Amino acid sequence: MARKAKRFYTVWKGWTPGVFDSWTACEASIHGYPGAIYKAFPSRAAAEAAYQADPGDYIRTSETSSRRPASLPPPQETSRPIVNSLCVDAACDMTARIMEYRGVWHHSGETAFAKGPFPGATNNLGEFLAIVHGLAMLADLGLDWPIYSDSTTAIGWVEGGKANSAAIKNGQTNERIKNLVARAEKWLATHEYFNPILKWETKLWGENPADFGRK
RNA sequence: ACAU
DNA sequence: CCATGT
Ligand SMILES: [Mn+2]
Ligand SMILES: [Mn+2]
Repeated sequence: MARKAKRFYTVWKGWTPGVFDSWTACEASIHGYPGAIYKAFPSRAAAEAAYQADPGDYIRTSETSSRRPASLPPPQETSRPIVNSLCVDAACDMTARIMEYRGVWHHSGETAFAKGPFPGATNNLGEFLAIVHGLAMLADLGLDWPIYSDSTTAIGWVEGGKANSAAIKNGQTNERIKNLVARAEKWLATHEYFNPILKWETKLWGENPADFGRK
């Protein structure tokens, strides 16, 4: 059998646009990016030439395929999680308001960090602190790997640089938690990061490796 | 409704 | 069933 031909990948729109020499590298560049535009080519030269040109010259259009309204994002490639990633999760007993959080390396299953228990917190504050802790750890290690969280709330808070917690507004927390959240927000305000923050697709993949298994 |  | 959030 002829070995599978090597292909090169042009990413016009993604986390890190450019030409990649493997599907693994291409996937890391576009996985989870809304509206990513990319295509495979049989040679590096063809891929480089395409990168300099208009993706519209290469991507299928209504002439060759059915047309989806441009207002709708295309379906995301979420068939499986990226292996080189850091998964984070939090657990919170919302009757006692005791929270903890941790990070687990998806490639090895090893614990990257584990913090808590912290009284006076919420699930969402834990999910938020977990992501920011993970970003800081990846920055420290010089890794641009993606972070997975199952919390759309916390992902939104991190992307906005602020934990919009009702519990904090209503004074249902304590100084330690407020300090941790303030420190996390300050880290976000003072650091640039390139790690994609991706949704762990629990419905498709099962529980996040960092999950506490208490539900 | 969706995600925890 | 309870709670945290968009
Ligand atoms: Mn979670
Ligand atoms: Mn969990």
